[in-house]
Amino acid sequence: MIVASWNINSVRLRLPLLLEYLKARAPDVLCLQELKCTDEQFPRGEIEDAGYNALIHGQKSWNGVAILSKRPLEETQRGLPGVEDEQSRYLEALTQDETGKAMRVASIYLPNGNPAGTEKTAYKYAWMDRLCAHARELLALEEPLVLAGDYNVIPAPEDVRDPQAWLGDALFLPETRQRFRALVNLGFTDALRACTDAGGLYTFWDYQAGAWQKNNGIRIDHLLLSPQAADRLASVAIDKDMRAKEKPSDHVPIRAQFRN
DNA sequence: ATGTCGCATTCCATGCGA
Repeated sequence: MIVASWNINSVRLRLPLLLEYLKARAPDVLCLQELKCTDEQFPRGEIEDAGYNALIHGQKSWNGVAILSKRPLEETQRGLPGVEDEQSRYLEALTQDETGKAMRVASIYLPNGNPAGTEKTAYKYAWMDRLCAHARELLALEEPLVLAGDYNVIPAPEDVRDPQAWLGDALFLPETRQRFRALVNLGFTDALRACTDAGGLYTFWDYQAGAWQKNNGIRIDHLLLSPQAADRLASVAIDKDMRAKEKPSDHVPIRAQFRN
């Protein structure tokens, strides 16, 4: 079974690329972030014609997350539990692998938090704390689970081409990284790091300043696995080729393969 | 080198968020 995650930066603008990706990689599940559209504006028909069910938590203009699956989706959570969040950043569902075994997936668009030291940073930290609390509950279920998404967190210096340049950024601040570690330390496995220690593996390159041409990237899109999912992990890939396409997203998909 | 996008609107120019 393949579970992938992609911050698509406008699903309407990126629809041709999305359909190309679904055909090329045929993920069983694809978690999307930054839809930048409402549920009504989501191109559901085209996605269904491509062979996918779609669960959508949209929002006008900004944010928005979705889960696509080849098999039925049963929504288990829309928005993190607790405080009502006007920003659409969390969606969770139960689906199945090709043999019918249950797999729980969440599509996460964690707040950016910049500029550092503002109320946006405070919102990011509070959101991470809420995610951590919910993730703890999910782990207690002891089932295969993938928390997939754009975490807006650079976990370590080897995950950024130029660490010095990001020292004061909300994606790389010690408080941000500490919270990410706290989440992982509940018992999750960072899927990519289970497969390699190599640095220079990035999922985002800014549109500005020729970042892609200079490979000035960061690793901020992550697949966190429960023990029951980690035990089945076979491989992880970053679909870097998607950044070289016409009209690319600034993020590329990350994709994990699981054994049955 | 803050050098780009995508969205929205008091709408074809500008502000916001990333």
